[in-house]
Amino acid sequence: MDSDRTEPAAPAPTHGPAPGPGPVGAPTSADVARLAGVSRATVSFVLNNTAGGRVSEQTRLKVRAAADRLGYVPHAAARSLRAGRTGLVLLAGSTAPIGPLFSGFYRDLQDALHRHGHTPVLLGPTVGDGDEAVRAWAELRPTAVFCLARGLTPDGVHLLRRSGARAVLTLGTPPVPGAHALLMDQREVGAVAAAHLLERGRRRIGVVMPTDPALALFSEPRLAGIRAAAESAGLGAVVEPLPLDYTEESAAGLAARCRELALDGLFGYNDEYAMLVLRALQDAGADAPHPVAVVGADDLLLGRLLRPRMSSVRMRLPAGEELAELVDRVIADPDAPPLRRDLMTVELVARESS
Amino acid sequence: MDSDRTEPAAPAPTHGPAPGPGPVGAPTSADVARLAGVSRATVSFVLNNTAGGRVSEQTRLKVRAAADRLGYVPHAAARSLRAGRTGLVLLAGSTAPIGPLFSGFYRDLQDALHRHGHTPVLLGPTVGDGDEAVRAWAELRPTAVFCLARGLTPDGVHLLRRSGARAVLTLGTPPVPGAHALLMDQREVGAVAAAHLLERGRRRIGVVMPTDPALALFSEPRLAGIRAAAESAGLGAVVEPLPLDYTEESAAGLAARCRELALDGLFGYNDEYAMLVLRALQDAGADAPHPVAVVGADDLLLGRLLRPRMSSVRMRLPAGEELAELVDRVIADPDAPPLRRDLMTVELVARESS
DNA sequence: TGATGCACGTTACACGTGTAACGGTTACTC
DNA sequence: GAGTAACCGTTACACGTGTAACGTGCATCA
Repeated sequence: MDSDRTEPAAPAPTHGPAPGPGPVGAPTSADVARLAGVSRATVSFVLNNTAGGRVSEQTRLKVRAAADRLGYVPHAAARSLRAGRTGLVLLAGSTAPIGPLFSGFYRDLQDALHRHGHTPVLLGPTVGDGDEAVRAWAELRPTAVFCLARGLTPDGVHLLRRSGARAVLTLGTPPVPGAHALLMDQREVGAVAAAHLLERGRRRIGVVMPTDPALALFSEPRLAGIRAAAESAGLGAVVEPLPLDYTEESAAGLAARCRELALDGLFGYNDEYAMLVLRALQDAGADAPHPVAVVGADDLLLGRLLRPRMSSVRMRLPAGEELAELVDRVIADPDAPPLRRDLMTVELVARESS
Repeated sequence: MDSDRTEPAAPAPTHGPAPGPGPVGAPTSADVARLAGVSRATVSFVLNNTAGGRVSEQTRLKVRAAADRLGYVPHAAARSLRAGRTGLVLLAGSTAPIGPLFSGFYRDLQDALHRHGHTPVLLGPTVGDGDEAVRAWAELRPTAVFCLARGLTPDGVHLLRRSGARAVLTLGTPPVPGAHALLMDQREVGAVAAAHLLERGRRRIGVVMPTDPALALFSEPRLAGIRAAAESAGLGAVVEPLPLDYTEESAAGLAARCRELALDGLFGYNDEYAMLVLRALQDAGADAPHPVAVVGADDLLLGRLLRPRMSSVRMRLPAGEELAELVDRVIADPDAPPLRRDLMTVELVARESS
């Protein structure tokens, strides 16, 4: 009688955390088995629909009834421990104040992953710098990890892989050795904006750079893209970075500096930032597209509310479904060489401000 | 020799999931113990700093070295299983397209929870309706759950409590029996806006109602607040709900309807929606504050960019730290009667549009 | 009649931890 | 020299699951 089948009135164990008097905790599959009058194995077979016809319809019903009656919910940790995998897909480090575009993308991605049988989970970068955070992720033994490329080192990738992650994917730049790269080349955004401004005959181009460090991830490559495009156009265009707080005062200062530098084109980083600057320009007696052509990004509806309407770089991201399928492929063949895919397509929507 | 101390060259087990050839998986504390030449218990004592001086400094170093060398990361599931608790705090059902105010609040809350030793995790409402989702949460055996009040039934609360959650807190209205209620009474927002418009002499008040169902959670109580305030003022004011898609065409329609109904006051739900409507009014030849006074909410910087500047209802939420402390108190005394606390304070910022 | 197969359950592990209880030395005390 | 305390480490569980291997009866077949 030394089986799994513990009696209700088992003697108080001397080891382990005090269980308290009676089964006050969550009911376990053993409780269900006891109530249904079968073994724990049978409970498992029934509730997981394993091994087709191994259990008669009659006992199936008994087990289901018992489980319902007790409000049984399986213990995810125990299950993962036994199974050797968790089904968790981490979306890590994603609480940056990113706009509606990316939060919609994340939402869509979560839905798709769930449809594919995974458990998507958002984990903030609340923990300390870099490797500290990666350790915390690895403890969860996720099946796959999506992570902003910033803050992931090759060592971090190795740690995650070694801890059982079958897929490590970085979002954005730069690609990290060992991880699959889902690029969103923000330089493209800058390049498209620059090409447009140059085509409009502008040669002295200001680039709004948010001072919020969380946005550097986006702003710096955009600036780089503008620089590269200006350079390769061979028209001798000048590119001038202009730091900006997200305040009206700061915008007024920037407008003044625009005049000082005699700029004739402006990339606003964002439609929101661009609107802020456009308003400041107008308050200072200037306007768009003359003397300064202004281009934003994200193509927000709000950008069309000011007059002139804001020209903008529109970004398109793939459907979450597509990425979920990609994750499944990678999971199926974890040791394939790292992919490198560009997620984003960009196009310029020209309106009145440029 | 039937101890825990398994030899490296153990015979292939016949049970359990195939471990594959050799230790390709994540290293376990047994691996560390073997490499350091001590027992697994000692490893645990060292890495968790348990039981002060039970281990000599010399072996501590050996163990740490071995753990580093192997890149050992503890297995969260196994740890939770043994400990009987997970440290997880779920922030559930929070991927609605809520604005910068609430996403900032969530971020702050996550940071604070992490400082208090919890593991905050965001879980989308990707799973099906209601109880399906709650079951998924319960499987994780979280220590505490924050959840939007919508979509949580008393049964859901019971299930979570029964599965080990020591604190279940709802955000917003309505309060759910059995759960602690962190109210954010959106009716207040409406009430403040209505009081302002009435004070400005407006008696025919339109209320913009977004058609996006995810926003009904906010828009409906705000409308109710306006209705109640108009009623109790006893001035015979009329309140008219006006559905609005987030498009320019829809806004133009709404502006026309404003004129038809001869409205003289408008609550825009949101600064964004209010801006959209204000622009449509202006395009239709009307303006604010005459003939229509317009009030938004959220007090976004963008609201100050249009002319006239937008009046707005500013909301203030408590610091995450404060809520983290509250959670700790609730966890310490899980069977205390449910709290009911109002998180939000609102005030009207009057500008030129009203 | 005995062998064979099928239908239905059960037993006996293993997953990776944490920790109470239990040794085995060594040094110190009476 | 025997008792004893302090120090340092190990053994032996238990947490809640999933599942391969192993019985049981009972009908079918040679």
